[in-house]
Amino acid sequence: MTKQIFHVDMDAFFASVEQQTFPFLRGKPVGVCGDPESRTVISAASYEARACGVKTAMTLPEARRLCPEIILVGGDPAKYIDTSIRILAIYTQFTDLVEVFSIDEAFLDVTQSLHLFGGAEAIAREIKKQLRKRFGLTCSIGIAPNKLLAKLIGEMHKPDGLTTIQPEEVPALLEKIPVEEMCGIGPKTTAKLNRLGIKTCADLGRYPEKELVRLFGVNGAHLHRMGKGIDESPVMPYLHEPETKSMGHSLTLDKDTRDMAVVRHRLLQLSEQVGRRLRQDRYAGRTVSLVLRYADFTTKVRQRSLKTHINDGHRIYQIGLRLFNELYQPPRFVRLLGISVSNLVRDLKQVTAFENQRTNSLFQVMDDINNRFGEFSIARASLTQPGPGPRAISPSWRPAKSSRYPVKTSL
DNA sequence: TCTGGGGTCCTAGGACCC
DNA sequence: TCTGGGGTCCTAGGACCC
Repeated sequence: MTKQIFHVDMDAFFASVEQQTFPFLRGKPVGVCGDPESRTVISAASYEARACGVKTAMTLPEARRLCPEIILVGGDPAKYIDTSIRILAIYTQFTDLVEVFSIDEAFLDVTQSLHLFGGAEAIAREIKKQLRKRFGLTCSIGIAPNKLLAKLIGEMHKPDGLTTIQPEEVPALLEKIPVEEMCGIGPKTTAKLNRLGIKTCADLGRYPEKELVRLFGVNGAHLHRMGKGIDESPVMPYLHEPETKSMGHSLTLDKDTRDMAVVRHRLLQLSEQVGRRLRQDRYAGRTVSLVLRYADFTTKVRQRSLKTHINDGHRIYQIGLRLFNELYQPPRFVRLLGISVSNLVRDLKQVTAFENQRTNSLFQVMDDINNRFGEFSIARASLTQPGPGPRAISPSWRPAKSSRYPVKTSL
């Protein structure tokens, strides 16, 4: 039996949520970004801003140049997460098979509930109606026999679209669609395919599978199926989310620097944030990775695996700093620093059994305070005292807003 | 003030063990 | 001392997603 899969994509999600929260933003060009005072980019642009050419991932100067009247709003992740969860509750009225693809996208398998609600399009219209009524938000929905095609077709009519494709229409569609429109085919793969004379999805489907495997490895077989519009992957219910594999934070500095005091300070902040998030979700990890991006944008990663699992920000920092020192080539200017922890295990009982009991209860108290009053309300003295860096950390300091929450952010 | 921040998965080569 | 082969773990780098 042919499945009926939805891809639901909220239109300009962050920007639309801000326009609903603050009515004076409605009908105006709005760009949601990180802290507008820092080096950041547009993470969502309202349709009014898009009309001037403003796009996701654009720098603020570029956005201002294209759209001088743009209103820049610092993003509020907690608000988007909250909205996203309430939107999820709407989807689950129609099926249990809801896969959360990102903060503003979901797949729904409605095959088993079609007869209850009068068909796929009736369900789609009802979802749209409820989203508009309860949140003032619009979305674009693609309906197809699988996830790959649902996402592809949903993206063809935006905003506020509703597009269905029947199995018999698929071959004709694939003839028209360039390979880069498929989710999973990025710029590098597109260029490589184009060099082989493969422009459309149908070209890809006709290309010998053996050749694709030779050229692309395991991904070759996957590409071949994509070219034929085949996707057997099931909608994975959100309650069965796979375990987190890594957690990290990174930060582009306000200014490129070679001041080691600034580097250490930022590294300690990032490490403490990572440690706190690990503890919050009861994780600990035994591999620490340091990311170093120089002013010329070359990026290096160095990682080290340990014998034990850790989630103490200061331990993470010590290892991260050692990695930095091994990696850093002194005269160069540093643009970005990142710290992440992987090789995670859940449930700290075993992990912290060897650690000092008092240290653990201290963490508990500090985490509670920070959860209640905001990040870095309480922290190690070296983080709360004004340092030699250009930006002293005060008790009211807030980190880049988008980094406080364990979300796959933005568009 | 050219190029954010959070992730996942894959590949390739080396160390080490049996 | 004519140098096989499998498996695991580790690191570095790259492609892709929102």
